[in-house]
Amino acid sequence: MNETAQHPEKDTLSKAYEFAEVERRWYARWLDDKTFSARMDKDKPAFSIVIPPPNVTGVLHIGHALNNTLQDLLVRYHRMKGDNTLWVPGTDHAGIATQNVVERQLASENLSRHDLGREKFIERVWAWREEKGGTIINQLKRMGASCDWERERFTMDEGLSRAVREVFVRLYREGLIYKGDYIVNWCPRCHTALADDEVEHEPTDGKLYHIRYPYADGSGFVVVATTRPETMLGDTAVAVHPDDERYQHLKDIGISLPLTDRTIPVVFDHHVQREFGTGALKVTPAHDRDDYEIGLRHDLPRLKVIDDKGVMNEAAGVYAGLDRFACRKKVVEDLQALGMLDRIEDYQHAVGKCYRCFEVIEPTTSKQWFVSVRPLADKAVAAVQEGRIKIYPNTWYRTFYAWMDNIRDWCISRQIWWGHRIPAWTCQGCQQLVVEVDPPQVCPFCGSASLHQEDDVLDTWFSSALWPFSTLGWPEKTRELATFYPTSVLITSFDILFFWVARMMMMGLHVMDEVPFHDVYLHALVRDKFGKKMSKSTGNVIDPLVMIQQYGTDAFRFTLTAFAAQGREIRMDEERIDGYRRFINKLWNAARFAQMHLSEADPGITALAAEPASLALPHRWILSRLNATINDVRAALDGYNFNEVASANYQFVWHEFCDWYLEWVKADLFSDDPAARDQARAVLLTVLEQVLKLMHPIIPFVTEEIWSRLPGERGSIMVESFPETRSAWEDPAAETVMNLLMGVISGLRTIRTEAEVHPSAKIDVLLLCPDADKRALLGEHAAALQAMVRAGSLAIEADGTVPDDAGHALMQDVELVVPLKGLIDVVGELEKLAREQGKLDKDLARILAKLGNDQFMANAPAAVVAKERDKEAEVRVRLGKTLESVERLNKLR
RNA sequence: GGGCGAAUAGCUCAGCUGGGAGAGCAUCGGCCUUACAAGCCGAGGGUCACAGGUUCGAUCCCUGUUUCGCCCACCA
Repeated sequence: MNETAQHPEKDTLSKAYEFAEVERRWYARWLDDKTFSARMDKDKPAFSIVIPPPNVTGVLHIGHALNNTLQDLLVRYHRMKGDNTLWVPGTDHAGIATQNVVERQLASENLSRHDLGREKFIERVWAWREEKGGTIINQLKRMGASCDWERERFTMDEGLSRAVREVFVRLYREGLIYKGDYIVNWCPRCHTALADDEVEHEPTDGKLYHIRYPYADGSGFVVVATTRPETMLGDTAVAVHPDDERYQHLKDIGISLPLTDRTIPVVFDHHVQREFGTGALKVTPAHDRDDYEIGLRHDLPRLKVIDDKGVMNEAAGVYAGLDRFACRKKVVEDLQALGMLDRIEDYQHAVGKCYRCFEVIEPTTSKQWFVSVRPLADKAVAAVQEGRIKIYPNTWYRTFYAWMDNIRDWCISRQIWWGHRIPAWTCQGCQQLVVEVDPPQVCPFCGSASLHQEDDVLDTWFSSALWPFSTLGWPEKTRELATFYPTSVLITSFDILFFWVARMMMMGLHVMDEVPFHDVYLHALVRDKFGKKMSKSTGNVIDPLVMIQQYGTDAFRFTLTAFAAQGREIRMDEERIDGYRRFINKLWNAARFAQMHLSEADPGITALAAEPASLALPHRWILSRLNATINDVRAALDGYNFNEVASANYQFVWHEFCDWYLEWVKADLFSDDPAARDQARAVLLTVLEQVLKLMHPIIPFVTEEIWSRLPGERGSIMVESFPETRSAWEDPAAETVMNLLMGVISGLRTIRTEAEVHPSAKIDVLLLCPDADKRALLGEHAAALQAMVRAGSLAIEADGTVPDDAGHALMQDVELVVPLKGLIDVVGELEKLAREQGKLDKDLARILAKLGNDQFMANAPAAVVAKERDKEAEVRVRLGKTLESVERLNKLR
């Protein structure tokens, strides 16, 4: 019976790694086996991450891909370490974005949300969510994300909605939420306030109108400039800079506002830029954000002259009823008629437009709900200052503090329908405001049953600010909360540090009285290889799903990991993905090679590697290098140096394990000596097992697939323990010896190549070395040396003469001599030697200058001085040998 | 205007507390050597943006300059 029949899964590995089938098969298996499910063992440390919830309308982009790869990397690492590991997935209801999607759908049916009414509309959004909301979740699965999917949450879930209401009511009762007038970005067409990031600023050609504002006493006038003359009807002051000498005389003078019968004051405010225009600024607190601030500082009245539809109201006097742009025209004409229009100039400026309908935004005051963030922000700042929350990379601390210092109250109300409706009711009887977690049946003040709930919903960020504890079941006192809160680390993109991260800190510290996470890792934005932002219009978008299809998920994940260096923007280059695909393939083939030499019969063979002292040199060497790699990888993971995780693995697997170790032990594997064979097989399997585990967090699929095909009874690699360093493996002596041998081999190969010796031709090698110990060592490994350089003969001597027509090189104190009758490129060699000599001369001069410098000798550490002395000796020897070679070659000319 | 970051091989990037710089890709040369041509072996290639300073010693620390990128504010 052949092995294939016995182990149907363990048939010979195909020559190239077929990722598509492997990925599909293993992900399904992981789900079936519930390997992603969190455990809550009492005696284990906890590691938890809550996913930055993507918008439910979202489609996986490369930022998500990076973000989730890094999270999965850490989650898989900690799971293998045996921690109670939880990664909570979920999506965000994304108020405006989602409402938009459904409104567009309605529009195609010639319906508006008003046609449906609030209740029906919301039903429709939920229906949309049921049907289409899972897109991004499925895409995350294709990335290999090992989230605990049974705990998937949605910010509009019943439980999370309750958390939102609880927090709202609590903050309201503490006086930290209030309702007040504020200036907002108002879209007169959509009839809602917009968040700042929902306003698109577009450079627009406009006019700058210079208007004369006469003094009330008739003694003169001041000229102010504006792009929106209609707003002058709502002016309640003129502002100048306090230090502006031109306007000191205006201190006690009133301004007679043209087109109205009002007299307004002049105020002095640092905000005014003296250089702009005339240095005098008209102040319209009800229709301009800055003016609003100035108004607050000087206690100015707010006179609203434009209504919610963009039409002038009765406060605009004779202009009432005019559309704001019609009014602008009329105001300009009237001013002109009065001789008050100084001049008009063309002016390009940024006009804020609604990102949905492109209507020009009208800043206006309206009743909105706010969070008083100062006391909350102070807690967050304190937590960061005290190191209870650490931020990686640390360059963000300054930015964080600066932003928190200047933080303004947070407007949390939105005039849309999709979201958490504000849990506040106005009693139609007594007009009192009732704020409750659950809808009140009657007014607690007057007993009236007629209560009207606020129409506004909460800013989406309000619910996401609660995400770290609302997803764990708060306000219930759950086991999850006790086990996993605070979460371990938050991994997110830096652009939502303030929108989201800071607010989670504030809410977590205030509501839970505990940080929401211990660490914050902020990764960069992924750009194209030229550093440009990826955008559909530029056409430089790299679609993760296409990359997965083309190169495989593992290669893509490895690339993202390799690019994730701290504190730098990421320039994604598709060629790199292809490079890492080759790496995956390399690993695959190394495993194939191993499999050829391993059998089902002896899975316990790896025990040999546990006692490395008795093993031959290459085995001790690779185990020592493995040990160093384990150490490096763990340190890099613990310090969030993801790129180093990737490079340490890459370097070890390809260049040490494959290039040197596998080549070196081929002789042993094919040897007749069973002891040599067993050693090689034991270490080969050991190292392979370790690197698979080491890399599983980055490249879960290929490692799992190879793992399953290795000999012995094997469960999922996901539940194997992550590699740990072992002092028995550490072997600096073996590394030193191997470094010498590898140097000798490389040197001999170079000689071969430069003399254009055909790779299959054998050479004769003479090694000259004065050191008897080294000669012994070289002799010990003569067979390997001969095999690695294809030498027909190998002689090792203490001293000897170098034939004139020999290739020659020096490795430490070993002279490499390869007689090559007539094959030496004399001229080329001489040129090379001349370059070499020049370099050595320079080096020697520099070293001698250093050693001759009293200051250096007095101040430099002894180790550095000793190193320079060693260098001097080495350079002198090499120089001597170089000159000998030149002499030799000159005879051949 | 304020802040942050970057500048290292042709390209994309490492280089973590100062002791004469590395990788991958690309280039050039040679190889189908019993895991892998998606591979192997070798080679070439850098005044570490510029100018000062600190230091025995600077890619690294400090100051300034230039170029590029980002963030915040503002553009009445």
